Amino acid sequence: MIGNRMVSVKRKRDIIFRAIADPTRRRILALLRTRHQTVGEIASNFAMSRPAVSKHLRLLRSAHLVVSRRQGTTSRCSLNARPLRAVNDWLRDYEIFWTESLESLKSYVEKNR
Amino acid sequence: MIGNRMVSVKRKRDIIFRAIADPTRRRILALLRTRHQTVGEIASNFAMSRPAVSKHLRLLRSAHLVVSRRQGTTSRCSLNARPLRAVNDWLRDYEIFWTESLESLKSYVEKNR
DNA sequence: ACAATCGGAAACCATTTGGTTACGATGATT
DNA sequence: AATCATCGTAACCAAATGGTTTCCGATTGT
Repeated sequence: MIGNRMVSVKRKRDIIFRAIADPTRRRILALLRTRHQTVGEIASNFAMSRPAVSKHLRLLRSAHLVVSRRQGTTSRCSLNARPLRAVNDWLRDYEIFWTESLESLKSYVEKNR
Repeated sequence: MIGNRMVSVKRKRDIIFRAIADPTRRRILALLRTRHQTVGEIASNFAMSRPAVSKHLRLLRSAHLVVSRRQGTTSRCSLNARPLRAVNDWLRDYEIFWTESLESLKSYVEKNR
């Protein structure tokens, strides 16, 4: 039912927030912004071992932030940023709390110039 | 120097992303969006113990997402959403990846109607 | 002065996280 | 066919996380 869907949406959002919480995973996303890369290429950018990067990739894939297609022995990883819209939507509820301070500052400047 | 500042900015961002990663902490932020509340009031919304909520609040305070002023025996907690601008700024680098798909869909519709 | 309330800190515990090394499956190369 | 490269998974480990109960300090009210 709808209830189940709602829970699932919330769970998905939790997974996305967890996925982007780690700085290594955010670096991976940034890397894939320029071009798709294989797992080995991604791992070469980090001091940690390849399986460690592989684990991070698994988490990113579970959040659907990274999609990968096997191509021969390699695996082409590419960015899928659409799930980040959930984060964007979440932020919208808080945007007013920083824009309003800008607005009040602006009106202050307007009045006192 | 500038290098140190950069590191500190990155660390701050890490702390913010960690802070909002937990669903309980996001619920706390949502609660404080309506009005400032005491620690006890916040805790009453959760099934967990008050010290558990207190720990979450400590993390949120360390990210400067919650500020609290002691008032008598109680502690007034209020939302400070400004640090979330860092998340917003981070998202801007990915926005194109979901808007471009909307744009391409729009141009497709334009061409084929 | 004393009791009660509020909230933070400490000590403790189970689970999760983030890393390692070792191994195995699969596809390419020779 | 045999070997090599790539990548995922398993087993393991230390540290962090998220929760508990207990206790303590500060403030308020009687």
